[in-house]
Amino acid sequence: MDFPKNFDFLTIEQKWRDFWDRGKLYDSTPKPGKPKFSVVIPPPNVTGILHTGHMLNNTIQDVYCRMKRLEGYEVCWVPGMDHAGIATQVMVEKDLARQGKTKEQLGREEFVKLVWEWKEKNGGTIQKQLKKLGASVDWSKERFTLDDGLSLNVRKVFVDLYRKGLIYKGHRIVNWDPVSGTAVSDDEIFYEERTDKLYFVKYFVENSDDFITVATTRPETIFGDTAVAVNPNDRRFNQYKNKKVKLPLVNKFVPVIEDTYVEMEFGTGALKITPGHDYNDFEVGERHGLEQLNIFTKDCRLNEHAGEFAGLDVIEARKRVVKRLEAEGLLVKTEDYVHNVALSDRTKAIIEPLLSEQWFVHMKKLADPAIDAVNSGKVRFYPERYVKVYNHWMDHIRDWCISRQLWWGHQIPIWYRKDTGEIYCDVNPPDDAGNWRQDEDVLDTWFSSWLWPLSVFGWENNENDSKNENLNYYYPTDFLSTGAEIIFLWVARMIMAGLEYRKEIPFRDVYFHSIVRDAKGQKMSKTLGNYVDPIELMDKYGADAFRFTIIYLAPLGNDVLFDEEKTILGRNFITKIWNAGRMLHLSRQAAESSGSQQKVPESDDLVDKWMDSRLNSVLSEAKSYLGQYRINDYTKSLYNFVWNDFCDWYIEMIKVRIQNHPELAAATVKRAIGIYERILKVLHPVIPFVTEELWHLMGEGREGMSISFESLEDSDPAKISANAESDFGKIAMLVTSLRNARANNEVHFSKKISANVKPFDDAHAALLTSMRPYVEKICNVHFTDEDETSSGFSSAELVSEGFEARIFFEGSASDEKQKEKLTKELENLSKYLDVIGKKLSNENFIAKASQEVVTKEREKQKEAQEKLEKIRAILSAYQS
RNA sequence: GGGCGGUUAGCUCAGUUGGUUAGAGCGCUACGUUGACAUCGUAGAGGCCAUUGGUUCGAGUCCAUUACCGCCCA
Repeated sequence: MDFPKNFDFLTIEQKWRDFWDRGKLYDSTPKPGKPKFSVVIPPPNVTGILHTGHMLNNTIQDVYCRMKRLEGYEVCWVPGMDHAGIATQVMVEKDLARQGKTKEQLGREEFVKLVWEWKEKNGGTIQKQLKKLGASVDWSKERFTLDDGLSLNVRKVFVDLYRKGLIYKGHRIVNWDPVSGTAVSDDEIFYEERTDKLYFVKYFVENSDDFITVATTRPETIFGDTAVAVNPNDRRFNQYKNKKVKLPLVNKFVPVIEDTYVEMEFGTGALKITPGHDYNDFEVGERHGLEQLNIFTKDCRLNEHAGEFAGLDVIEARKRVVKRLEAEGLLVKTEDYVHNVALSDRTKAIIEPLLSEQWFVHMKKLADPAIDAVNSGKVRFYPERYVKVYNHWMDHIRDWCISRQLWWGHQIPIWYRKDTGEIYCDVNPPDDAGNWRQDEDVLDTWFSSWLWPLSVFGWENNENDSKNENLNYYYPTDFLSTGAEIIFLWVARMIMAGLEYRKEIPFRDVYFHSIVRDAKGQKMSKTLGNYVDPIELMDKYGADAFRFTIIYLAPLGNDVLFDEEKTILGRNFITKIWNAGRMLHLSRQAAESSGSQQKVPESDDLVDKWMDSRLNSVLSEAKSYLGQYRINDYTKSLYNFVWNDFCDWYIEMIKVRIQNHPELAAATVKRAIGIYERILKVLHPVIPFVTEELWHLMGEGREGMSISFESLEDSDPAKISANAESDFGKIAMLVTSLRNARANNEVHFSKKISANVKPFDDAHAALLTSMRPYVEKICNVHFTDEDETSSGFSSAELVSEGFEARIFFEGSASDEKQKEKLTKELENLSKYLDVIGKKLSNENFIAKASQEVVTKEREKQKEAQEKLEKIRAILSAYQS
């Protein structure tokens, strides 16, 4: 088989992408008796394209799915998208606007049809991107939150909760976007720091010339004031408590109330309370039974309550009101005031807290079991600290506003009888539909997303469920990976829905992935221009390189600072693996043609024992990291192992063996390929394409097969040997010291020189004997017992762990350099010995530290002492 | 304002229950094609572990404090 010199990732990745896709390799069916691993994708927004953060999230899921497949699980990863109410609607509205049309001109039905058309045309981007990434999802199970079955579920759940009394219609303050004319959720707004004015306004006390000065940023909402509030502990206002004050510009008296919500330090300590237009004021109003006045129209102009100011927008109204206050001598002063202003994500309009009629889900009852599920450990969060965040929110949970003033989405299954106003709630319209009018609002997109893990498996919330093989086999799912910013919006609610409707958690482990930022730590965004397009990156560096890099950079609980350049790390690593494979392949061809023996015998060679030990350590390490969701450590441990242990040392050493013992070549290469293939398997979850290709190149008869379904043998703890690793470490150190001595004396590697290596003791002598051919070759030295300075060579001396050595070479020795190095080492050692000495002479240490630690210190002392003496001897020889 | 994180080499980060002379990658310096690999190899330089105090035989690691930087909630 031909093994190309370079890894042509564009061609080869596409080859396997097609192979996986056409063969439907990752489609899953229930296999009772076989352990399963199921995952649902956090459905991305249908309008969207996947950015780097999504790619990280999907790679994480893919890593776990592929690993579980290698471990023999029936893996099912369900993809899909959500309809993203406002985002999608806004897209289509913008299209319409370009044609000078509005959705009102089209009418609801036509408009929704248009959105569907738009979805069909543009919704394929996500699929393409996931395929590009190599996501091993089960495409046969792909779902969309507006699919029939899923939509029916949404209505069923609404009806069910309504009948249980958990859904109600109520007045609440919502975030009103005056431009799009809809309420938006908290996650659809952002805050911007602005400098505004704080106005100090006189509120005269009833029947008195006294007044209370109230500080406010919103004088134009005076018309909606229904109280003035002070802190009950604020003695400054004692004489006004239980009195009434007159609203400026309005011929109306409101009570002075006491509420601990008021901060005594803010402004004057007295606040105007506008329950209709401020979230906190609304709550104060509820506590004190205050009237809720709405003083704005839907496009945020003052209404009839504002008298002569009616019809003005917020900005204009504020100007005029302030002017009038001034004119009437009611304005005491103004101050600059820096505060956060809420803006709409979509329209950038200032959000107006507006009293409006909305549908709500009563959350308390649903939340309690969900709190328990997380705190009892049935659902586990990674990183664990999110349990606190979750609890804090759940303990203060607010009712969920589920209605949205949109046309795109699940229309609320409520009908009002036209003549009587009677309310009808069911999954289908009433029989005499003509007499009824359906509620115009649609449900919050999350109201379908929270059913996602149930719905995608065909859950119907009826007797069919017990016969539903998919549901019974795959639910609950095993793993969810998502962004922490939707822990409340989505994760918590899925837990609630799962427990309410299935009496079972929806997933066991929840991983909150890193936020991907740019190299400066800023969030990536198109407007900032620091946005990295993952597709471009994959075209430039390869999907594997991108996947590897982003996982390598994503530590549990921390952000990822990413930029394009970093992808080089992954690309280089893949090149390294490729070349290692190529080396093994070429060596095997050479060995086979020489006809050496094929059997792989047990080996006593330290190189093999060490490699076995390292391989098995790293396999168990890598898996253990995955188990702890330390995904970056999983890749890091493999990166280091492949690069440093396997390539730098192991391959270099087997080259020596092959050269010295051609009769062992085939067996040696075969053993190495065995190790290499295990490496391919353990890396396959993170770099699926190149490992698939290499696996096919390394073995005959694999056409039509996939590494994905191979089995990854567990690490064998019996193969892990601390002795082998420590012995090998000493040899490696000797090698490094010899090379260092060469470098210090400018003896080029190509120049073969002599070295006299003296072990400290018999044990090291035996070690050296067994490893001698390797050391000689990879240091390009030959061992000698002669003192070759007598034949005119220069020499340099060195001490490493367990060995001292002298090299002989032509040219002049850099005595100064060598002395400097040795002196520095001597200093370090004596400092080190000081520390140990102090410890060991400390009675408290001997008495209180564990026996093990003390023994270890003594050993360290002995070794360091020995080394120190050798160095001292060499240095004193220099002096003489 | 409340809560949660973070601060370790020039940069990005590891450092598991306190027992190392504090590690890695990138970057940097010098040398280098030895038949897998210059997308590379070899060797090397580089850190008062943010501050102050405490607990301990022993602190990067535990506790407290201050400073700065993030995030979430209000």
